[in-house]
Amino acid sequence: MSVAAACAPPPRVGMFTFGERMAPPPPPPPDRPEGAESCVDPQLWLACAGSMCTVPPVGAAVYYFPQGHAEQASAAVDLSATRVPPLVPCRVLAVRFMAEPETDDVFARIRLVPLRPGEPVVDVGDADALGPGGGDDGQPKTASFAKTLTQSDASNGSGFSVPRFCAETIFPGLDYRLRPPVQSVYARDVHGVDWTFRHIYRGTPRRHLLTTGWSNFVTTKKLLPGDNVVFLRGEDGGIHVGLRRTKRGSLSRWDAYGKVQAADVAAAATLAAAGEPFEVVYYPRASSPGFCVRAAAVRASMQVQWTSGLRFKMAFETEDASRISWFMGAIAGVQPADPARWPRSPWRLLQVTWEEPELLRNVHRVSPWLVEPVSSMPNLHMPPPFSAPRKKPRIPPYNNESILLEGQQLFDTAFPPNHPLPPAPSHGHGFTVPSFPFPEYGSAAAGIQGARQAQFVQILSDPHISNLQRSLLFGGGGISPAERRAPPTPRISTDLIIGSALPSSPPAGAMKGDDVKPAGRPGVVMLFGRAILTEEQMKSGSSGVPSSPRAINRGSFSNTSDGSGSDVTQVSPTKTNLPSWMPPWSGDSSPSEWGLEAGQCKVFVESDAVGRNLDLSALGSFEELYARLSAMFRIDSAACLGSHVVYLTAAGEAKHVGDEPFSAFVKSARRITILSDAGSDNTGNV
Amino acid sequence: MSVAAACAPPPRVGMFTFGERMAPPPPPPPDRPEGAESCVDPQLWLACAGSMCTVPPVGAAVYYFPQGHAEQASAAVDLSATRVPPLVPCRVLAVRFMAEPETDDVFARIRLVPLRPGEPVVDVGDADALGPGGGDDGQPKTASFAKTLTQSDASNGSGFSVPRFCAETIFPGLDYRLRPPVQSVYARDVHGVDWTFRHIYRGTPRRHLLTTGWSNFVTTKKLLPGDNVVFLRGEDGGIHVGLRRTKRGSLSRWDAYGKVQAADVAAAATLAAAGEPFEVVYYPRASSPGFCVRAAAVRASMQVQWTSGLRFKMAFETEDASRISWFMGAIAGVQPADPARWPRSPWRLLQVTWEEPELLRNVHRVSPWLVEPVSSMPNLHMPPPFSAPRKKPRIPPYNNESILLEGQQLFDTAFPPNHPLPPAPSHGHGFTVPSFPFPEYGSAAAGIQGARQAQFVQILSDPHISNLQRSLLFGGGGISPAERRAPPTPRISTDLIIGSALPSSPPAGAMKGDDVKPAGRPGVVMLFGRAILTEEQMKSGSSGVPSSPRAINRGSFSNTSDGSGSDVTQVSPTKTNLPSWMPPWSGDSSPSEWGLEAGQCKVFVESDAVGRNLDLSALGSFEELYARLSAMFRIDSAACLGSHVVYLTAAGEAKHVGDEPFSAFVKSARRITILSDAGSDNTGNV
DNA sequence: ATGTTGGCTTCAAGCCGACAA
DNA sequence: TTGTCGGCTTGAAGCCAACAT
Repeated sequence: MSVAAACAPPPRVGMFTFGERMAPPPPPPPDRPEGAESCVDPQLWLACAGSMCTVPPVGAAVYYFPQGHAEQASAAVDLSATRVPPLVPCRVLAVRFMAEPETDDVFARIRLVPLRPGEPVVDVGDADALGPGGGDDGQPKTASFAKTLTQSDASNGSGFSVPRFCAETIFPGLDYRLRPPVQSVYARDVHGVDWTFRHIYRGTPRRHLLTTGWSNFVTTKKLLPGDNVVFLRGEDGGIHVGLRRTKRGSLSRWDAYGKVQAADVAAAATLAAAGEPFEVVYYPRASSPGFCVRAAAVRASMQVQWTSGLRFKMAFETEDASRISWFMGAIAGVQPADPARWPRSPWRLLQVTWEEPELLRNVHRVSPWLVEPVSSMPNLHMPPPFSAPRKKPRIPPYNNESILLEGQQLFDTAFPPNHPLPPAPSHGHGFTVPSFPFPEYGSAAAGIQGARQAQFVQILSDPHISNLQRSLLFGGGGISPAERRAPPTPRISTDLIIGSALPSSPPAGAMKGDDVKPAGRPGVVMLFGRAILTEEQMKSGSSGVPSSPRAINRGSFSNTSDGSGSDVTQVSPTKTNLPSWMPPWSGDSSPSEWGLEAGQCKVFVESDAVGRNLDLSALGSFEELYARLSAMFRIDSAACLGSHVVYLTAAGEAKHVGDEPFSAFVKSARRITILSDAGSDNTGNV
Repeated sequence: MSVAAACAPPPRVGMFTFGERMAPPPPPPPDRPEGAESCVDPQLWLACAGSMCTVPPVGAAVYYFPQGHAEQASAAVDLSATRVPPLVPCRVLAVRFMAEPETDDVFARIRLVPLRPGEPVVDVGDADALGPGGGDDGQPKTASFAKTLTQSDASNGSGFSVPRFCAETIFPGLDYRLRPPVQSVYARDVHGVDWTFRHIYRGTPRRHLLTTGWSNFVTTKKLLPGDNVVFLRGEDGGIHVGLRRTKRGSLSRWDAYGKVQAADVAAAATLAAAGEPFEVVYYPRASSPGFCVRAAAVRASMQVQWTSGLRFKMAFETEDASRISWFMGAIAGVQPADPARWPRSPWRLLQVTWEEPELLRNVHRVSPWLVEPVSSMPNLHMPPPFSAPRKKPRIPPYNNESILLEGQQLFDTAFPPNHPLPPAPSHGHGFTVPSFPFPEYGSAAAGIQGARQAQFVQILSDPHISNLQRSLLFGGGGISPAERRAPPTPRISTDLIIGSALPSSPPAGAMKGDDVKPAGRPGVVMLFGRAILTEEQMKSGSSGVPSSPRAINRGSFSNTSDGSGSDVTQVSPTKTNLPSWMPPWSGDSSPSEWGLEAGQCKVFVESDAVGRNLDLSALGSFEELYARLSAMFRIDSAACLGSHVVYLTAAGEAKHVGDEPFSAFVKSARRITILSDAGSDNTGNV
């Protein structure tokens, strides 16, 4: 974590709190009144499925793609006998969240019924509540944290090094008056089995550790370095623990276990073709994208005039499955993937070339709803030098977003009924988009909106990003336009939902930057920089997209976070929120209690525990502030500093420099934190 | 093990050798050229199945009893729809010896084809070679030993106390010159997995132990006290290890795992009725008798005029499955077990009452081929006092045996063809034997011979003998008459076969008395006392059946061995044999190398490592010898000594005192060993 | 002859601060 | 802040002779 990275796009932090801080030691069995039958806690399931995964909710209208279903099967599937169309409009009847008994791998059983001819392909019921957890109140009091196990974590006889953020936001509050501070943490796995860990805060410097009980967990779950462990605080305050294993190279036993069988695919396709209800098993972490795609997303994506040469971006999961990388590419052709069998299928319709072909060597064809057209824009500056293979993306222009809003309106309110299944008359196909049986609604950009139906993909490509996960975010971009339209209430606009299937729930996750800080490795970028913009901040014109030109990324366009711990949280904003980079005890004391008066301010560098005092009243402008800070901490690029400075006001509000005039800033600022890393979007706690 | 037991029936020892004494440390994978496809080593399979189990060989004619098959199913089976006859004559097409992966429980897959109407129900091919191991030469070079695990054996952190006999006859020869004597023993389980044990000879008094590796074996196999471990020396000299678990009271998971399903029974019965080939799974240790019974046995047993009041005996397995108990009973009725469904089925045709009803409370009906009529005879004397609930049986009169011989001839050579399947016309049933579709060949006693088709049964009855195994021995008695007819070659007549399905193989096993000695608990009885009689000895008139009247058994009629270790071996005699009680290195040096001349002799007491010299030429008779030895070693019961003195001649032969005249004895004897324990027949290593 | 006990040895699991990145 | 290392503690596994049966 070089300080040179300080010029990364300055992520801004919203406010939020967590549920009850103290959970009862042995969490009661969670009985959720969810509509969907669920064997695994839905929140935990989602956390394990990965940051991008969503599952269509009950009542949703989706298109079922037998082609995609077949891709999940272990063996080749011949569906020619089923006479199933390339896509079947269906209604989601039920979703069950399951987990493999042996590996804890999550999967879903999705029960579908083909829509009758003439039946409108639109969602019914509370389809916005994306399956699990997304309550009506949009206040899922859950927060989760994923960590990739280090060698130390996974080695025998050792403990688990708990990232501070995880300890402070996920685990029950620890009584630091104890010497040493220690408690038992009870975590329930996907099978409902409770595990007990000794959580202790010790060492020099102090750190959180899981000791007793951890080794047993590691051996029982057969965890290896590189596997991910997900800790989640449920709505009830109970701790849940899930796993995301890395692909075992040769251990086919793990891969093949319980996987989808070719016969299952054929049976599903046959039933689908016959209009009968059927059930599919969906492994969200398989190396193929989802094959039950929300109808709106598909339809919208097909409105785009996909043409050769069109540039686009596509979201992928980072190696630890908790963040997102955007990769840029261009359409190389528009041609059905299997012209002989399904000449009119949109599945993997697009042939693509990547700007980073080496990392996506195996990805030649993608489905339209997974990508988002972009217009060429000047690259955004990514101040920190990225370590070797890490790249960062271009960002779509803002005007795209307004288009998205339109699309949203179109689909949400004005989408007209239906279109029967039977495909349109055959026609030639080539680099022009075949006329699929979708009405011509919405604009081209509507495809992006439609892509809110996140579909998750995993790719094995370059070993450097061997476990890169690709998937699609809600709005197709880091910021959901729909969310941006959120009512202008005091509620902080938390536009981005990462790892949540709950569009109505204002997430935070990535922006809880406290934990997202890059520990040594550079990484987090635009996505997060933009994610933490508040409406207020946007209105104030403060540069959510920093313009300081630097580090053009050597022509690369993807970004990935560092592989270390990261949070994937959903936290409901409230008026009393504190940013995550506040010290843990700050929730109990207001900035005024720090004993600092107006004009007096304490300055911290994110990576340093020691603060220094600064008299703001001696300064006359933000430029002077930057110069002063630059001198205080020997930061050479003062120009980049602005976007890295966040502060707490006396009222407890978290703000970015530039959110208010300098005069107001001087009066209100009590605590300044200089974010030390570019990838880091927020961080800056003591 | 009181010395008082020293007057137990003095078993005499024949000569025999073992295969190679030293097996190559890592035994090569045993590839047997057996006819039957076998997944588990057939010898090991039989050893695990229990001392009484046999499986019909390929080519054998058997009767398949759907009723009995249904008894093996976990759930009730309704076969009324199959219209299968009560018994179906079949030919054995194939036998596969299998083992449950999880529990090592053995079972067999027996493939059968119903005989065509008119086809003679007789064995074809080498049906005498009872399935596995029984080679044409009748020389299975295998020996096995079963031990019931003690608490110490099964407790964690402890080792396995190896009975001396097992160590000396099964395990590779141990070099006692090492200090301490120690070696690695490699044993292959039913799945072909090799296990390594440290075999050490230490402690005071010295004893054989398995230490390192044993604990791992116990935990991996989930062994509990009471379970049986079977060690077997294969023909190739490799050591094999198998398990016989005791019934787990409530652990249904073990019982139900992989058991026969009702549907399987129905399917088999349907195919059988249709005359199609079918396969059955047979669990030899299930609580029901075999349902594929050799045709000759069934036919013969039906020649008996079963009438109410007829007294009979029936063989059961002892608790450790290695020995046999005979229980006496009387026919209470002759009536089909299920008159409604199978009015003419001989399955469990006999209603019986037992002379020890408390021990066989659950056994009310038996099939005719499992029992053997007896006439009342005076009890034979069982010298050692039996511990509380143990009983001993009456022994059938000898004249029975000659009858058996006749039966043997009848069935082996003169049995005429066939009788079609369709049952005879219906008729009343009651206490008279229904006329089953069997020709009237052979005498009444032929039923006993037919019972050479051992069928194994396990009964849960009184907790005191909760795991009592019932089954039937070859000749229906402790001594197989067929064996007694063995050619009067130098080959020692080893009449009894225990735990062997190989009638043509000259066994030894039980008579290796070395191990069979009652360790603290009294036990070994007539069965063994008689078993070790050689033809020669019988002719010489030495008391194979001791007549000292003692302990009349309190009016009971069953005998059981003590529950401790026991052997179930088959050892091929050769002219160069050494008795098992020879010191392990004695095979490498001839008695002449001991440097002793005629008349000079070294005397050992079995339990003592130090020998003393004795000048035999100073003695004039065996009586004097006994007196002298009695004085030398302070043995008070000189009268009993004779049967405890064995010796090695200068030619390397092992003999019992009395085998040759005293004058010859004086000249040839070079090394005398006094067996120190009553039950102990040989032993006497340094 | 061998089952059982308790002592002792040995070894690894696992807890810890130090240190470094 | 947290990954890794080596030292130390602790407890269990397991080896053993003594003793009992």
